[in-house]
Amino acid sequence: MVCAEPKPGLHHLFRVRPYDLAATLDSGQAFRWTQSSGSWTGVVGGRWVRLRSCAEGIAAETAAPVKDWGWLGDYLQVQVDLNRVLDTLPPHPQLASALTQHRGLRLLRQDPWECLASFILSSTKQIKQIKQIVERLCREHGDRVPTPATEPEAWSFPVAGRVADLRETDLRAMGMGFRAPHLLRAAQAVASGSMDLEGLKRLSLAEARASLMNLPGVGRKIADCVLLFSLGFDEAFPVDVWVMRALKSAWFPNRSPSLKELVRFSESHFGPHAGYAQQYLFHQARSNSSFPRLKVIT
DNA sequence: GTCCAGGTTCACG
DNA sequence: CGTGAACATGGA
Repeated sequence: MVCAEPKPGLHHLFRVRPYDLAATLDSGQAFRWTQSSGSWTGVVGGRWVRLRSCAEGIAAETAAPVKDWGWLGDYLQVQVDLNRVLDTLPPHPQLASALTQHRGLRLLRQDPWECLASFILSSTKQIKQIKQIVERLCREHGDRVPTPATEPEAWSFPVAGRVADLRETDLRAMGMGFRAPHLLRAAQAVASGSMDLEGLKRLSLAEARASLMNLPGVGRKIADCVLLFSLGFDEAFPVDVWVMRALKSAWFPNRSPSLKELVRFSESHFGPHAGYAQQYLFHQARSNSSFPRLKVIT
């Protein structure tokens, strides 16, 4: 695939491998990427971005000139030596199969507020619905961001202060249901500074997790998503229904451990980059069974 | 119409 | 400490 770079400042090539862009952007960690004719469009750091994977790595395109592409490289985690990270995971047939099948799937480094808000909205919702509700929140309360003339409009994710100024009824009107008060409280906490998301990076995993779990509507699973997908805690290991099934079938085929036991198991079994194992297991579980897009017609 | 979705919380035994 | 139900909404 060719990665031509006609307009200086609007294009950049990240030389990185392996990188499975589709798996990474569509594996349920971020909710704002859409695929169209082989490329992916989204909004990162208030900028419209289009990404395409090519032989050398990832070709990026923006709508406005960019001098320093660090913000995007950081988001995409292109500096991570993925093979070395994956080498630290314990050997196990099912996990090895996931690593082989989807090698190149990476963890992103998202904006903590966007990540927290998105996962507060995620509870007992299908990924498709999460994408819809997040997009609606952006469209109604985010800011327009510049896009190429031929592209559809795009909006930034609304800052916490913007959401904090809304009322619960406004949020419920967007279809958030019982999650509405949770999102509002989180927005107020972040906007007021009583919840310092960036500051959590300086705490231990347990301390940062406990802090997040003080927010209403944020339990262990959502806290771990935020820790793993936005704050750089590679050891965080969110256990949702999919990961629970994967753990049971691969490590406990003859009985049905409780969620608590599985969480305890995950804490001691996968090592310092446990979150990568989690993401591969999650993605494989969804791809193999009922990933709607990939459902095989037999 | 029924079941379930990248959960959390609270009441009850 | 473990289990079960409520919580809103919409896709499959």
